[in-house]
Amino acid sequence: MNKVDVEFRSIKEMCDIYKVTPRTLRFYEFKELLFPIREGQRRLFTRRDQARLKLILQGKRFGFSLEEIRQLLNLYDIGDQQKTQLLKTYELANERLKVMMNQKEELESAIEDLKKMLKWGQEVLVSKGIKLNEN
Amino acid sequence: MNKVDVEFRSIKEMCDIYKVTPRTLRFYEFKELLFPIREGQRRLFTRRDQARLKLILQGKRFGFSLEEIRQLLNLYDIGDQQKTQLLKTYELANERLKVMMNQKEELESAIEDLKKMLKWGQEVLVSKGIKLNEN
DNA sequence: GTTAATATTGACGTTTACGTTAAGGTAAGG
DNA sequence: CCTTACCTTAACGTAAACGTCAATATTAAC
Repeated sequence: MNKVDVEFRSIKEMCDIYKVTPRTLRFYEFKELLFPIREGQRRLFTRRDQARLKLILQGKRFGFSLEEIRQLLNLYDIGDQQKTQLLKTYELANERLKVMMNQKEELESAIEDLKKMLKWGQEVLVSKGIKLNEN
Repeated sequence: MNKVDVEFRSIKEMCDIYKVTPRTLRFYEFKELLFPIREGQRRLFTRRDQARLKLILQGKRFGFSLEEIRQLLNLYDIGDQQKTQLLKTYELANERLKVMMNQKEELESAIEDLKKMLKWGQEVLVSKGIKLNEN
């Protein structure tokens, strides 16, 4: 029972496929990240919207804010953009990478510190005759 | 011109030493993380407060919420606690470690993905005859 | 023809960790 | 006495990314 690859999708289908809530999709539309067309009142999400949504979710993994994502989306959208704009997009992503690598280092050192504390806490607990579960 | 190791510190000294704002210290007091005594109206932060503040800042590095930190602080504070409570503290920290390690993995994979995208974007830019700065 | 499912807009609520005035008290130096 | 520096409480403001109603409409199924 796989979802077929059709031109338009209802909000519900989108939610099922991409594991988001209706509110989220409406919010993204409001924020001009998505541009579903209308069939009467109802929203119909195009393939373009789906591609954009995928990129939005990826962007969130990278820790971009929605506003940053909105800027980045222009990269895939316009295709024939001013060089400056294109370049700025690239640089934005590049800076984000640096931030992420710093975060990674900080996280790693925090992990090490926490491990030490746990080791110490473990000894305290054992010295008090408390048994810990295996993890 | 080093700060000496005295019994009490004013809010300003605390701010200078630990690089926080007065608002932050008052907020922590309000949240019952710190318990400065009073000299008239003014706050005086004890050594105990300073020790606690250090742990708070460490805790933030680990990504604990202030509420979680408040719970953890009891570990160092009471010293002679019920075993269950002590154990729960340990387990809380242990779970946090797991979360952090997951975060690290997710972050690493996100970094790899972003690197790939950048590589691709770089080629696109080069193919359009755009020069990039060295990073 | 009525119920049930799904949709819509609108608008206020949530969370965390403080920031930011406002309005003034207190103490030291000159 | 006056300024300056530092302190206080009180209380509203902020950010992001939605959650959670309410009130209503459309559509499909029975």
